[in-house]
Amino acid sequence: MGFAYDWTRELATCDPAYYRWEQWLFTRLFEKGLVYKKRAMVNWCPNDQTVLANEQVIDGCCWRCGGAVEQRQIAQWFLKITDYAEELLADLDRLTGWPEQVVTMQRNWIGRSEGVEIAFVVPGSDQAPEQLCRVYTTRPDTLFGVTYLAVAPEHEIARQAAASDPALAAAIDACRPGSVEQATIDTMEKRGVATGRFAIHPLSGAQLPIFVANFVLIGYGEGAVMAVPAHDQRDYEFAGKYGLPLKPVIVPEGFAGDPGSLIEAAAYTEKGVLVDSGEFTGLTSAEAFDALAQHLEARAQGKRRVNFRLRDWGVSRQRYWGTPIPMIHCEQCGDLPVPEADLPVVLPEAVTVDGAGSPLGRIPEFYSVDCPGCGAAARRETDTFDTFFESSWYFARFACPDQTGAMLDERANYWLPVDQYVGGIEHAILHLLYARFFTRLMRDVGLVDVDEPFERLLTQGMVLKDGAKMSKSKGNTVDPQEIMERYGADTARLFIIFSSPPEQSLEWNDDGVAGAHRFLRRLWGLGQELIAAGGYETPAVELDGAYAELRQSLHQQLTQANYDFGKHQFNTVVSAGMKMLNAMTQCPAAESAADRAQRDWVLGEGFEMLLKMLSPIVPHITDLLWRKLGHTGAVLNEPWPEPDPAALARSEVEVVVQVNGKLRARVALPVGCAEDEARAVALAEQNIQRFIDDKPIRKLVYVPERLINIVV
RNA sequence: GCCCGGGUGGCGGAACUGGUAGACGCAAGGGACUUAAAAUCCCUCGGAGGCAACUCCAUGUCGGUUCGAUUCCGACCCCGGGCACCA
Repeated sequence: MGFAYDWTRELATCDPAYYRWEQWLFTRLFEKGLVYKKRAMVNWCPNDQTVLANEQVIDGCCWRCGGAVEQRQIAQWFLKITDYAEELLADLDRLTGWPEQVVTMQRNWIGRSEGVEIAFVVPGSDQAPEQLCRVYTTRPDTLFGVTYLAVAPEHEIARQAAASDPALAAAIDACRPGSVEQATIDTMEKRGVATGRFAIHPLSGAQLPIFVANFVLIGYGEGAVMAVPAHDQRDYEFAGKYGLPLKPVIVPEGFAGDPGSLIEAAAYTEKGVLVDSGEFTGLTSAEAFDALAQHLEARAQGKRRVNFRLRDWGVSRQRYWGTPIPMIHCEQCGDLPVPEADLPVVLPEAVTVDGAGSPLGRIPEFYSVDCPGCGAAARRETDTFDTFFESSWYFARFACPDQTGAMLDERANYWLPVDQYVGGIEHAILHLLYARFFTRLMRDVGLVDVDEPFERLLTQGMVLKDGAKMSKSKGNTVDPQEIMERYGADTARLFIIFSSPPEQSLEWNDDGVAGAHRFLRRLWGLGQELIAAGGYETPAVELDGAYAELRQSLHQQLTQANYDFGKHQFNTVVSAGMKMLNAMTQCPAAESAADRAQRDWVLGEGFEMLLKMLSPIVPHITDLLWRKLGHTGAVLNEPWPEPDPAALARSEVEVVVQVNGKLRARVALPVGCAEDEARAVALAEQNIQRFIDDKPIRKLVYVPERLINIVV
């Protein structure tokens, strides 16, 4: 295809020489306290005895055996990306070279919110001591509307309730969602079960029942929420289902009716003014936020808190193919990183893969190690890294792929940030966020000085095949090889570029290939003619009308093409090139020697402009024509063509005349024409008179060099 | 469900900051050249009416703002991407 890849920088992320540096970085992060282990949920197929990816769970069932998938909590390693949440969010404003939609998606993903953490006292029972149930809310103004609490099935209160009551335990168990996938949790039927325990409302002292609910996640926030069914739609539906009371406490400003009338069909989720809220009644939502926060803080019942939607990055995968996580577990010393001298931990390749769990856990030579702390027998971690690890820093490694003594060297600092990064829009959040995070981690261990990895970002739209994303994993890819073999690389490039702007998604269809090839044949044809003509010289006299016009249109098209290049709208660059070629091939043959000199010049100059303009798109044919025209260097090394202002100068422009906003005539006006004159010319048009008829002119809008709109 | 995009002729798409809707190309139809085919060139090509000049309708749907809306605002429908273990 004529790509200009620098193969001397080739690297393979499955090579221990590459992934050892991820292991090294991970151990550094462990020492810095940015790595921790906690229990987290995975999809577990009890039949296949294996962990499933979300993609492999279909309607709550295993894609391979079809059996029901369970949720299982296992210990996993996490990176504290939330420590960087504030910075990752704030620096989005500096990414001026990124598409706004990607910045917006990242901002929403990080999801900073300001709220209040509130502690509800849960009195002791026969089976459990008194304790606190903490919740986080962004709507403390609705606090008096709380009628129950909901906790995750794994919450301590749920566990205690389950321990004392087998029937309840089963009911709580049924509250575990069929998949850990967020979309499943959001769209599944909301279910819950009362734990039989109560919490005390911190201000009113009311007894609030505590439910276990399937939509509350233990891994997010406090694993518990306060429910305000009158003002939250999910709580509203849940309360309706389980016959829980609604207590409206917010009404619109100026509202004097019955608050209950606002919540007959749905929750009232707007902000407003507080009612039925004790001493806070009458405050606006904004005032109540501060007043309640202050009140709770003074009584040590709560505190203001900034919360992020972003969760820490779980990097453990219970898979064989991956970078071994460089940790060792010792009964005495706990979890210790593999000493730097022992890196890399190489993935053993002589293994039997039988589908039941990771083979690494069945290779004693792999997992049996001596504790690097006390020397006692210990066990090596058998999980591997999320493969996003590999893609989070490869761009930096390209700067110094031969560096064997360090993860990166000063060359990475020289090259970073990447000037122009190109990737699919499907990576808008995860890959790009992890790469931004990794760049900061590498910065904070002293490897680079930059904060951001990618200066400018171009997100390609997806190529669809039969309506779905074309991807290696789906196997619905097409290869341009066939087009290349039949028409050559330039045709393949031109066709793809011309199909649509790169940011747009595109249903693959190669119907236009012949047209792209036809254009190159015509370009070649004109080239041969000009080569035969043997060069050109700038004529001493001014250009005649037709030649001046042709030159003007060629320079106009170049202006447009340069503008479109700047917008990365390459398809219209090709259009402009086609228009230039069309204009040149329609130029009549010269009648006289004087004409001939003008013709040769306009075409010669225009053709060379066109070659330079198209050289990034169709490098082979343009370079060949360039050299055949007698030039010695490569066309790609030529300075970029700029339009000649003299060629663009116009004396007259076509202006559209509308009557009541509808196009009725076109007139030619001199550039810089005053409104009076434009008006006179417009009114002289027969069709304009016809539409004005005898109606009085109410208004006349004149946009110089564009249009005249006569309102009658 | 939530977040981000998109919807314009038979098709890919164009339309600058609210100012000529359909550029450029594909496909299709008609014609020229040719013994024939290929290649090339010319003409037509959103829908409807009209010998024609021209007129009416039309940018997913409905409504709004404006002299003027594909473009801005509101509601809705449909399609795609992401939703933390596909990467």
